[in-house]
Amino acid sequence: MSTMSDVAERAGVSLSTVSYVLSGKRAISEPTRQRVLAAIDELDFHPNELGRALASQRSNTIALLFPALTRGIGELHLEFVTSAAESAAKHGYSFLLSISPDEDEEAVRLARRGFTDGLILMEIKLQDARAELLRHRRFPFAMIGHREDNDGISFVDVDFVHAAREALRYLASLGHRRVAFLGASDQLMAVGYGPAVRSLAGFTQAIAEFGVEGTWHPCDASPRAAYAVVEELLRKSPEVTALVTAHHEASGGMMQAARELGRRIPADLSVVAMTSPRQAETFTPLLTTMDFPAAEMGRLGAELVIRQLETEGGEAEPIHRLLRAELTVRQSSGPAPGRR
Amino acid sequence: MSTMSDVAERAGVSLSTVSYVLSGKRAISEPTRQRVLAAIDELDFHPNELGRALASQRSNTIALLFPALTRGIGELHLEFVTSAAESAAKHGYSFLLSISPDEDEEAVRLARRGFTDGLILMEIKLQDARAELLRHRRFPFAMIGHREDNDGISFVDVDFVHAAREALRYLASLGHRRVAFLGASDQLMAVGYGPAVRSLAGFTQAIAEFGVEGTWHPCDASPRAAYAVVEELLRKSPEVTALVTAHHEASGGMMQAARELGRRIPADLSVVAMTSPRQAETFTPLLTTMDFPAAEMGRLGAELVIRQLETEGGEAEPIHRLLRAELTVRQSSGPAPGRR
DNA sequence: CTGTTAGCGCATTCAT
DNA sequence: ATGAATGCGCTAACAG
Repeated sequence: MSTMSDVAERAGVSLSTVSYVLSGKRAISEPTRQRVLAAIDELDFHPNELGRALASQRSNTIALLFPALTRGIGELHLEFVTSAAESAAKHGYSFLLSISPDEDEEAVRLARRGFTDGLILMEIKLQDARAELLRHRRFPFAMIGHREDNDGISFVDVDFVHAAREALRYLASLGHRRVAFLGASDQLMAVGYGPAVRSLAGFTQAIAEFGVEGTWHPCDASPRAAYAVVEELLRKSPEVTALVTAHHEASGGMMQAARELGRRIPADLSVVAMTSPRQAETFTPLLTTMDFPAAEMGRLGAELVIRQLETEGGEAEPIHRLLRAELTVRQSSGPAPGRR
Repeated sequence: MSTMSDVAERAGVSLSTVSYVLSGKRAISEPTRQRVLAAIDELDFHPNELGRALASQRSNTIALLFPALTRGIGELHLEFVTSAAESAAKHGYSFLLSISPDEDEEAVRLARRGFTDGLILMEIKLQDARAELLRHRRFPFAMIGHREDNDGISFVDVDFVHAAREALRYLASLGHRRVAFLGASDQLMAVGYGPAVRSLAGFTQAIAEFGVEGTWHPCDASPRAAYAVVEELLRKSPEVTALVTAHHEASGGMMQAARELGRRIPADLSVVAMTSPRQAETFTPLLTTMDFPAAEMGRLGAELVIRQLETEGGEAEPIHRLLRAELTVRQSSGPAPGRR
């Protein structure tokens, strides 16, 4: 591995000249430039980024704190991660994926390590502690999700209140009067996980607004859990004609239960799932979904941090982006059974 | 951010003493030790890892080159990535996820950047060029997957020849005489993607060995593609009673096609999917699967690199691990329809 | 336009 | 058992 001194020596110039040729931060005469470039080429020199990072106090790396809360739960996570990583790469940043049981501590650790310029947080709670810690240290970060108080913080999120309402509006318009919602587990609700709390809020608003009778069913994001919940709810309340689920990962178990109870989808039971477009296509039967722009969220998450890093003074004004999930009818549910 | 000099000054010792207290690489008298530790505590000092990395020539970071070949295709990737990252963290390493359209170049770039101590490669081709490049530079790496020539390289992989054979053996034992295999796309086959080539080999061996008639159907790993392939194949060859698919991501489209042609699973059509246990549970109906130990592969991938990094001399003898996928019958397929 | 020099934060060798 | 000094590879201020 050759270093800048090697190049300097070979080109017969000083170390700093080589550095400036590389960075372009000061004018270099064309002949010198060429000699330096030739030397770089001959030695197959590539700058050591550790040295650069230490000297410039910038690592050109951003990190994503991967969720412990709902970890590994589904393909949505993959979409966030890869699109954030891709976006980072596109902007010339390396992408660190950080996994730790204790997220609060890990956030702080990353912030002071020196290896990371900025952070992306996901699985945000209403009173997320990590955000406080980082803000206090004035460490650049952005959130995929949002808190109750987002002063001075950039974020991108899906509007869950809206998504839940639109799902209910759609079902109400088909004539359904009795709807069940497979929502977040009690545990997620208890820690104030944003999507959990907000979809419940949207659901509550919606049943009043659209005059349907709706029940909320906490449920883990697993096929087994969904199977159990749906099985019990259809047995106890056979008058339910429509299901909304926040757990796309659970749709398998859901449909299994419905079928075993003799309900056909969509003939006897309408289902709306909240998920990403990619994931939606893998279901059988094709479901009506509220599609999350997962890839865009990952991309924006990265861009929001990078934007701060590249704003002089480090005080870019925060951007709040609340995206809307789009209702996609893949296979017509037809009117509610009771209305046929 | 306080530095080691700050600590040294505060404790009234030299810089190197602080360093040695931290590393434990030479004996320190208890009183001095305590003074240093106190100073560290009072200043809330945490070593800057960039400085450490530059001085010690070790970044304590490993990177995973995320596949461009079959990118983002499914949950299997998420399992590899998260379990590798988790394993890295457990061993005290940071985890860099690298995404680049040109993987060969990216591998080399990572190798010389100085930011990364070792690399995990996945989506390995029979003649994978990245492996050659890295081996040539004597840069530590391990593979999830394996090449034709694996001299001196550590890897973990699933035995795809075996998996394909076991799937066929199972179906043959149920009495199926006419089996179709949804295999890798022609493109993957053409580039010599390991799992593609090897599952075809296993399939070919198996039809001879078990005396069944089998047809191979190249197919993209998407629900749409699978739908089209299955639709055509069941139409043209209605005598097919069993399907094996290498594309768990495609099962939705597959089943949709089967149902539209009036085939019920498993009554009229047996299906065996090659996938991870986690993913297997999300299917409806529950399928018989060849389960990949996805999490273990990710974990081992990380451990194999780390093992090399932590072997003195850097020349750990290579480890080759060929894991077996396990047949899991989740819902009995019953005998072949023709035999009922 | 170019060279010299002083760090960045830490590890480590050489002294004592 | 401890301190002083050097260097990892590079950036950037300072000096001409």
